Amino acid sequence: MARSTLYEQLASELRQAIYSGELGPGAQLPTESDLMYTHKVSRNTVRLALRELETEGLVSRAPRRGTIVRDRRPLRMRPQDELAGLAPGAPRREAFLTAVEGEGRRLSQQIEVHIVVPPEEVASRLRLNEGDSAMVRRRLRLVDGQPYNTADSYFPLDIVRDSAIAHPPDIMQGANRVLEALGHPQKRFVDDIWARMPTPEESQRLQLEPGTPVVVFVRTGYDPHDVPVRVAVSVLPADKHTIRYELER
Amino acid sequence: MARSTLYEQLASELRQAIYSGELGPGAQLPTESDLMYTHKVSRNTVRLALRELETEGLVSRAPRRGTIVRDRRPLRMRPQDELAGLAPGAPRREAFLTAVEGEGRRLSQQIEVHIVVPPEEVASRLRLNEGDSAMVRRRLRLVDGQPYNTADSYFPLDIVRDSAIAHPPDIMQGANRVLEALGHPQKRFVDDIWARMPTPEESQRLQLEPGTPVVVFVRTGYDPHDVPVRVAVSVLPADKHTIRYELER
DNA sequence: TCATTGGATTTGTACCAACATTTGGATGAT
DNA sequence: ATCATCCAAATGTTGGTACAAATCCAATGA
Repeated sequence: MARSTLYEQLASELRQAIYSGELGPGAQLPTESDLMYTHKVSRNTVRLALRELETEGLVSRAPRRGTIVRDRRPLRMRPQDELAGLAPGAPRREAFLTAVEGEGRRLSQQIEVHIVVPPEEVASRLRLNEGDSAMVRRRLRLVDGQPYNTADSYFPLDIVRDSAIAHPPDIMQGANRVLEALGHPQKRFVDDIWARMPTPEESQRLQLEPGTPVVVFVRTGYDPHDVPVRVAVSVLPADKHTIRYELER
Repeated sequence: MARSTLYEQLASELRQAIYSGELGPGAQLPTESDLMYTHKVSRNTVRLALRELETEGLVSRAPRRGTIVRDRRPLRMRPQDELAGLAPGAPRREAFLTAVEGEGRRLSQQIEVHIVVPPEEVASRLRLNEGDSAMVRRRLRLVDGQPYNTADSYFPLDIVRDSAIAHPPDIMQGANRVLEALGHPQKRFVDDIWARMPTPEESQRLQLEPGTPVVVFVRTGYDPHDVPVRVAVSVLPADKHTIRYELER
């Protein structure tokens, strides 16, 4: 158990207690003062150890409340469900909605529509030239009033300009339908998935605790002529999401 | 720009310089002493700021070398390629290998085969009872001698016992072929993907820098009777990997 | 020429002290 | 009973000091 430095030893000890289940989700860790006393180290050393656990996402700290073991029950996302939803006449139900409501939790969305110069990541996927604008539908999804994830869909201006701008509500409900009506049904998806630590803006918007990475999910939709017509960028707090794909041969 | 605390202000300022490209990958940040002097703050405050950037994965620190902006060029993983490889007569090339070698990088693997009681996560996917053992093939993959990711495949003992244990080399090369030969070809895959911060063991094994999350990729393979015959758990350092799926309707 | 040594620089660890901020819970008034 | 107020407890921030550890680089010596 003994590691090199004092604070690593202390962190290791506490971590063990958490992984072993001795300290379950929600359990209180000793206060900083207690740990100073019981381990005969300075407060700085205690805080170094606790910070390590915090950045690992194991514990959460707050004044007066103390340090507690974090809990996490992730929600499962099924990116393939959207494909089924594209079939003509399929229910318009969104995958995210059904997944959440099954657990009897209350959900809501905040939607904004803007015209912006998209980040390079998106621009290249939409095959836009440097500096070209696109329409973006920004969504912040909330579960029980708490921010859950974000989903920003970008559309090339020359495709959606006339219709959707004139009728924002159209694009706000069922972007896929609108694309279809415009003669650009999505026939193919390319999904890219990676993870990173959140930017401070994301931390703030999604109310992330320290030590929570985000999974970035980028879906590019192509029409029958293989022209990219939509890029959806979702930022998913890693402690609340898993993604599932099913493959058959 | 001004945020609440001193160290956040400093972190924010440096972060800005990085995101704006003013400090590109590999660029040196000022030393702690310089920052103390130029910003008129204590070393503690400087270190808090730098640590924040480090846990965000933006910079890397080392004695004497100083603090430098990190670079990352992720490799793309294509989980669907394994499906194609399962077709009879398909090339035995592993997706990971082709992806890496295309860039002229040298790669190697370290493989061990053990019989263990798998973690609950794996056990439930293999429908094992509490405490049941399984065979595991542990792989650590290296690129240019540097650890790149891990891939541990678990197999139910009652399926692989007789063959593979007697002939470890079999299972070490082309586990899929062996399963097929045993009458358990994989007909269906279920892939689960999530992310989290690494455990200290993983940090050590994969030589991760602070602020690097890992993506966990779990593939469960089912035979024609829908019996799970293999669970592959990959741990992918997030700064080095992206995952791509392609869907067609 | 080449290996070794040693100093200087830079980050890492550990300690102490003081005050700020947040908030759970008790207390008291309505 | 309910609500507002206040106190105390806990973490958060910032200042300081001292020494350790790593490592680049130049000086030294075989």
